[in-house]
Amino acid sequence: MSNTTGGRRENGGKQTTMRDVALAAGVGLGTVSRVFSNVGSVAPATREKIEAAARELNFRPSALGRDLKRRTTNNIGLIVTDISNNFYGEFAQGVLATAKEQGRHVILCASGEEPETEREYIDLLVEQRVDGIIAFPTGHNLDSWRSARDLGINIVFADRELPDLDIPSIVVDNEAGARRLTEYLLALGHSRIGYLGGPSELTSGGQREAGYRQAHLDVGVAVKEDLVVRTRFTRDTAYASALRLLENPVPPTALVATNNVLGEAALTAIRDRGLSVPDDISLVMFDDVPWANLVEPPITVVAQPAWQMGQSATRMVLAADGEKVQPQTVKTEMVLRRSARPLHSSAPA
Amino acid sequence: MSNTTGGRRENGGKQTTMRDVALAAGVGLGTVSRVFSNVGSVAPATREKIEAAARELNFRPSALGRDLKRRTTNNIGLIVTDISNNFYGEFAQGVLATAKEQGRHVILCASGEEPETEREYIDLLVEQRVDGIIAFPTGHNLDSWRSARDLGINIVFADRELPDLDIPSIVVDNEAGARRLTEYLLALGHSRIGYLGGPSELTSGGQREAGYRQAHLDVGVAVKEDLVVRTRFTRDTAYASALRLLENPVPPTALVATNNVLGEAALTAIRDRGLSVPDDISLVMFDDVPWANLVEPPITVVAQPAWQMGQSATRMVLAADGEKVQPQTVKTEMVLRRSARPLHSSAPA
DNA sequence: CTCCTGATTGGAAACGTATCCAACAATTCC
DNA sequence: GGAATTGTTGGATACGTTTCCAATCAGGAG
Repeated sequence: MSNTTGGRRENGGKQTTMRDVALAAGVGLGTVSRVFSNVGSVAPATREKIEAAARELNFRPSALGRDLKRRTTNNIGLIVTDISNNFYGEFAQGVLATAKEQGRHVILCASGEEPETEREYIDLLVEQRVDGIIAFPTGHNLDSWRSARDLGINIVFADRELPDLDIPSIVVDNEAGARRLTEYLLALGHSRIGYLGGPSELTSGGQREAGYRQAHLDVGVAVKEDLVVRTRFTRDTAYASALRLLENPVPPTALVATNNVLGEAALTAIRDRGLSVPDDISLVMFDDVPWANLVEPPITVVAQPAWQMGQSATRMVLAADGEKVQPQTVKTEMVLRRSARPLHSSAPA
Repeated sequence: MSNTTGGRRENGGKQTTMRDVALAAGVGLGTVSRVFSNVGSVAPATREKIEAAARELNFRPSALGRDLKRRTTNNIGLIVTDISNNFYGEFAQGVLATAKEQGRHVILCASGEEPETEREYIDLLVEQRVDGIIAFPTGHNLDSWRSARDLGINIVFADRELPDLDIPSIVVDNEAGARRLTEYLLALGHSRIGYLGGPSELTSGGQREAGYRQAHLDVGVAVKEDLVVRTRFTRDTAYASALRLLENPVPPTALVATNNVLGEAALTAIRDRGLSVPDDISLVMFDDVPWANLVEPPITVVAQPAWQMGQSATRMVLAADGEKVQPQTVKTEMVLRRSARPLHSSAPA
């Protein structure tokens, strides 16, 4: 290939503006604007003249000028933890598709679950005057969120809720999801069920743990507190926590992981300890990521409708001003596969 | 939780501007600007007065006004195929991290490999006056690309090159990667090696196929043309193509898939046909996605350094104006695992 | 013929910022 | 003491657009 010269153009020249087009077409500036903003009325002949001149000059309207004048940007910010995680990827696909329908652009930010990074991103998005922000909040930076909201930016939280902030969120029914997974394991006869969950500051973490506990309560089985482990969502710490869980003097016979990062860590730890699923230990988790159905055995999961959540979040954040936006809770779906089996039985579940 | 009221604020009021701050601090507009753009000199006492006033008024500088005046946006566009695909996710993480270092924002677009969608996104990014665009091009819309480039937008292509466009790209050594995978299978004694690849219009597709063929040539084994299948990167068509390959009258004993979508399709098709890897058929592929190491057996792959490619692409697109940007080719790394075994042998490789 | 209505048009005034220029003050240098 | 330098400041102008207002024009009603 011959593209060795770089493809870079000197950007010194002025860009073509509506004024240039107006001059070339022999009309007034206002008329050109009316053509491109598709508002008001323009005589067909005039419109054609203008469009011809614009084509000739390779004119492209500038969103900068437009947005400055209109005081709205058509951009929304999306703050996820890690876009390489399939759950956030699916969610983002939902956001992108919905935003595109409405001619909106998406500014992507990855917080890495770091409050400081999140704060920087919030500031940047505020400066960019985005119309709205969709975020998986870290749970910190309450002041920044409040300030952004008070500046008139529509905000929607996903997956987690923040107290005292009066910002709507879209979450799944965490309690029910975790409860069903746990009930399922209990029904299979397990009574030492490990719980590998996220930080309890996050409402999703608290709710899932509550579901896990409620399931125990319902059938009168005591939760073994030393089998309840909360950890950050990074691969290394999650793996270490999973190992710790498995190294318990009396190890669990089943394990609930509350998202795909923790599930992957658990599976890896189980294998590294030379154990096998489901013969030595049953494993269930949140998030129906692709690998859940590719590994052997395929993992029983509670699926969150990530794409649809992205779609809903986008609709919420773009709701007409003045419209009340209600927080939303979506249902999870349990997908039974083969990663759990009855305790004290040699036949697979 | 009590956030049932919506968190929406009427946006009717004027926003606070530098003029307001200037008035409140009893200084001139220019001085306020100097404080926030951090250019020129401002007396410490004055600066403090201004910062106090700004804090008091909750002033946030507007990127719109700044960008309009400066004629640059600090935004770059990223056009991928599907952000829920781990390869693009990793790449995007690299882009985000690098962009953030330089205070840049990333506008994310997913083309779905559709030329029409790609064109719309290019237009939108041009209107947004992004400083640069990083794209996995579909191979179409040459005019749009040319036009964007001529408007002064820095463009970098990833994964694929486009002829006659003088736009730099960052690619992996596709030919070598595919050659090594194929050589490996040939060395294990396979001679009927299926090839499941992308459309040949894409240079990456052509180069990988060339590597596959070269490997055969090197050892004097003829390519079985009816085992060479090119397909689009959608799950359904890829799966159908994989099935077709397996249903060959004389089926292949090994398979090369040229990316993770095709690899997943191949693996699923193999299993659905009741075959097992590697006993019935060996499978190797491009892309070291997480599941490649979680399935049984773990898949031998050629890994593309997605994150680093994102980083490099971002550096290229943000290179100082006037600087020549050289196209870049990065090396792949072959990761041997257990998804291939010698033909005519009962011991695993 | 005049008045009125509606469609079409041109141009001025913002939107919020950066930057140039002139003005001024406080030093410093001879 | 005067001139030159340096640091600091205010204000006008421009960036590319939208939008308001007034003006023009064609044509129908009276």
